[in-house]
Amino acid sequence: MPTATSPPQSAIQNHLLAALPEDIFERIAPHLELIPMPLGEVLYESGGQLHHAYFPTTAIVSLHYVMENGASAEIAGVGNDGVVGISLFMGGNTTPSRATVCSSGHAYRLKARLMMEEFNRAGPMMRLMLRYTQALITQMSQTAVCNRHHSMEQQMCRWLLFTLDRSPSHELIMTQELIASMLGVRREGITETAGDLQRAGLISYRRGHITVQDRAGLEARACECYNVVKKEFRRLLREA
Amino acid sequence: MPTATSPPQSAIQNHLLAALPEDIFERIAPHLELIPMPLGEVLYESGGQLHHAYFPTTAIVSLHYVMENGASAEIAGVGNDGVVGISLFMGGNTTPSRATVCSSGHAYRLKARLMMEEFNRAGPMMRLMLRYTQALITQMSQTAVCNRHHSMEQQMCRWLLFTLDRSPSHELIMTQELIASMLGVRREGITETAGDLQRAGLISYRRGHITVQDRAGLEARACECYNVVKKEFRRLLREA
DNA sequence: TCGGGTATGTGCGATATCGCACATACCAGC
DNA sequence: GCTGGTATGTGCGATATCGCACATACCCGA
Repeated sequence: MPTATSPPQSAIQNHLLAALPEDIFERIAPHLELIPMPLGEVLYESGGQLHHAYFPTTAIVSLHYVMENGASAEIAGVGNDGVVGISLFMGGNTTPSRATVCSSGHAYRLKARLMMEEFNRAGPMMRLMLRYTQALITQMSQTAVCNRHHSMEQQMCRWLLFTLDRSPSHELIMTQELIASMLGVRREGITETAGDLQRAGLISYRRGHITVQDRAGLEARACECYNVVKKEFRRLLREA
Repeated sequence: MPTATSPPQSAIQNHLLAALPEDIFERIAPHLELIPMPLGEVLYESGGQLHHAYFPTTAIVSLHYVMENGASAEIAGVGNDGVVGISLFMGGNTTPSRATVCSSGHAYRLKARLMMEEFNRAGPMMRLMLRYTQALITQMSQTAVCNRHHSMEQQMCRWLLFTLDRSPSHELIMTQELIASMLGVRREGITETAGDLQRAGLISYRRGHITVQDRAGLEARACECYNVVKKEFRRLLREA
């Protein structure tokens, strides 16, 4: 732990850090910095240099692509089940996507050099990061398929469920505008869909807050993508 | 080279094999089998075991996902610039997607065990495979964004260009039905779009054959996704 | 408590794609 | 040269989402 005063999160709250063998965790622990991740912060820009790897505890980060005309779409989300900055060890050092904080919270960060050093030992850290990358690939693939074939309501339910899984509470702090930009759809469409879900008793919301009332109901309205990705994460990372 | 009689392709036709340092290439070369890849062959099924890694020379392989209701969509394509079977070394051994041959030709294949052995040396083969995986991730991400925001015509042009880049000639052997299933759209939509492109003089076609007449014209009608992915492949794999 | 900025609600025509039905045309193989 | 199976062409109503315009309502902070 980097600080003497106990932080509001422990590194164990990030599943990847928790899954590391003790000796490796103790080697990197002194270098883990717990930092606040305010809503909207840009962790890296398309093509930009990465200086740290981020292991979210309570924050949620969105990897998305912004097109020439300004429209954008989320490619994948990263919460306490993952790490931001895989291109550090995959070799390219940058990616054409952007990473921003879409739900504020905290994360542990690790300097790029240290991350790469540990990865290059070609031991458990490397194997864990590669398995996680494989899970992330599944998430991205499923996003592609989902964007092609599933309705806005299905996609919104899927997105809420993923976000819920990575959140400490049942209340999500986010505007409909934010959700729309994540899914790459119109804000008005989200307003309508959210209204439907609220009338059905699945969620309730007020200005910038969404509370999930009926998780099973959301799962029933979500597309298969939610479960495919969730199962694959469990399969690949159950080593923990 | 595995055979004494010179095969129609040389391993050098696969860019990844060509990019390997000589000593490593010579170590695996005796184990590379040149095999024919007939149209429609399934290299692996969702969740199925992988017995080989495939390095296409003239064949093109499509990674796609088939949904519960039977609809499907391509996630990424692999040609002589890549390898099929990254989950072998990423750790999961399987993926929820399917790989099928969408343009017949040949590929070199390498037994899973040998692939993993070489990867686990944590040397140039590992670094090359990881860089390729990073490029593949870009392709998948861009597919997700493209599915969300770009028109069928833009997507068809993008797809034709990628296929052309991986083909030995300007004539592609494929039906409109096939293209439709790759893009996850209706066959009739492809018929209409193909008609437009032919009237514009960009392509010409007949029953199962498409010939590209004006590559620059296709590029002009394709979305930015084509160039983003192409540049990223070049950046990551220019080491060759 | 009161305002102002922002989040949400609603309506409506435009558009792209879908789903289905069926017509036509090609060409491989007899 | 036929012919059957398959690939391609075409039409049309249904649907989902978009793009825009504007109304309303919330809640934060002065």
